[in-house]
Amino acid sequence: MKCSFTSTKPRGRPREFDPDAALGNALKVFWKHGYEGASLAELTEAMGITKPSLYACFGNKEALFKKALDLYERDKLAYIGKALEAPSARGVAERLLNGSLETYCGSAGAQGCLGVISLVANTTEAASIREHVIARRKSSETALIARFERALAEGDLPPGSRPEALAQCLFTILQGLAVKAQADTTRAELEMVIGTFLAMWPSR
Amino acid sequence: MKCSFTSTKPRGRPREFDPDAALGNALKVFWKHGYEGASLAELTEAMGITKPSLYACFGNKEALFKKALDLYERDKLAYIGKALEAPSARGVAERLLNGSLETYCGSAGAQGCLGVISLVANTTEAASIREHVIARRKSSETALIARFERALAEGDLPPGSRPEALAQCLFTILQGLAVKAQADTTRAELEMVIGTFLAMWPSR
DNA sequence: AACATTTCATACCAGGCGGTATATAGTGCG
DNA sequence: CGCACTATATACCGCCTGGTATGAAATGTT
Repeated sequence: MKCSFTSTKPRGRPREFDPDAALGNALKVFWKHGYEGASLAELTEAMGITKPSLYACFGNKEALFKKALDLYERDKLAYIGKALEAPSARGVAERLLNGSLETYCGSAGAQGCLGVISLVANTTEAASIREHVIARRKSSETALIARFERALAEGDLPPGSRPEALAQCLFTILQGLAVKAQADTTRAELEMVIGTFLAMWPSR
Repeated sequence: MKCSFTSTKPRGRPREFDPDAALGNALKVFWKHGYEGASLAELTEAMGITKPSLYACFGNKEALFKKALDLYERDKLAYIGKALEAPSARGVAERLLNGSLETYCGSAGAQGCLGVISLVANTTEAASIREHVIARRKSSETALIARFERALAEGDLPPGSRPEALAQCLFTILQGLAVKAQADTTRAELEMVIGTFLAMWPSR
């Protein structure tokens, strides 16, 4: 995050591309192919820059991926934060499920969840990326657990409910939806799963 | 499938390894790293043979993978067929969930579901493998739907239940469990998810 | 023993990978 | 202008990938 008021004018040749736009295009490629599946050749082509420009601006492939992951979570996963603000536990679940549907079935050809893709695909190397993704997801889980604990305290969930169990179960469905979105599944089928799950969801 | 009674004695030098055992070891590697993530070097080392032996016996990497996938489904996914024989719809769900737990948390370090790994990881190439995996999964889904349709007709599910919706929802949880098993999740956490989901499951 | 046949082990191949050296072109400053 | 500085484009690097050519070793047949 550049502090614009401290940065003086650059002295050298100005770069000819927009790093934010380039990062957005890199995100699309990672989203489609995963970390290891995305080659430098495809990345640079999609970003419209050459390899030296990429390395000068973003460091290396791993650093680029982490920045793309940050962008992904800031833009595409914003619905998670919004969902937690729903007034009821059921509303949280609804927003979470429907929000994931929008994200996983993006208008672009890209489908599925970048986090899941990166988690499952990168068994070989890039342990640091695995840990990165796992840590991010874990923080979301704890936030959801806390939200459900509040709901239980407020009488918004049936007495005796286990917030942790409900949160984990909900996240499991979300991850399953991500896998299904990656396969041939249609949006209508995902909506059916969401509806079925919400019908099972405990009501106050 | 060799027809032993038509095969005469081999004329050349006998092979020094057991193809079945080698295939089993190849399966472990694919299970850990996915199709693209498993390199010939690691495969041959685990199988205890050299590359020319691998190609002479199994064809190429893709053919080897498909044979490993067959073995996987025959051995590791046998619980799916068994689950469908359960007397009640709830029993089917229980066996399916607990069976997946056993498979995904195998005693060996390998975890997760080979199908899910191959489906999610292979976005780049190997479209034929994607289709292979998707087709296999689809056949399991239709079998489960049929089983739940029978359950509905037998009054084993609440009237008005939608067999297809229940089956899809159950499979979504199964796939979510596979993802969770791939991450850092402990077996106890997976058991908690299963218990929570079964508590939500419609009872007659 | 000589042969045909099959497997084995070593070395090798072209191609793609992530990453970089180098030289040129474009900018603000003095 | 010349200078310091940074981005650009091209070409290149070592390494690993999936896949193979080749010759030796081990069998059954004649």
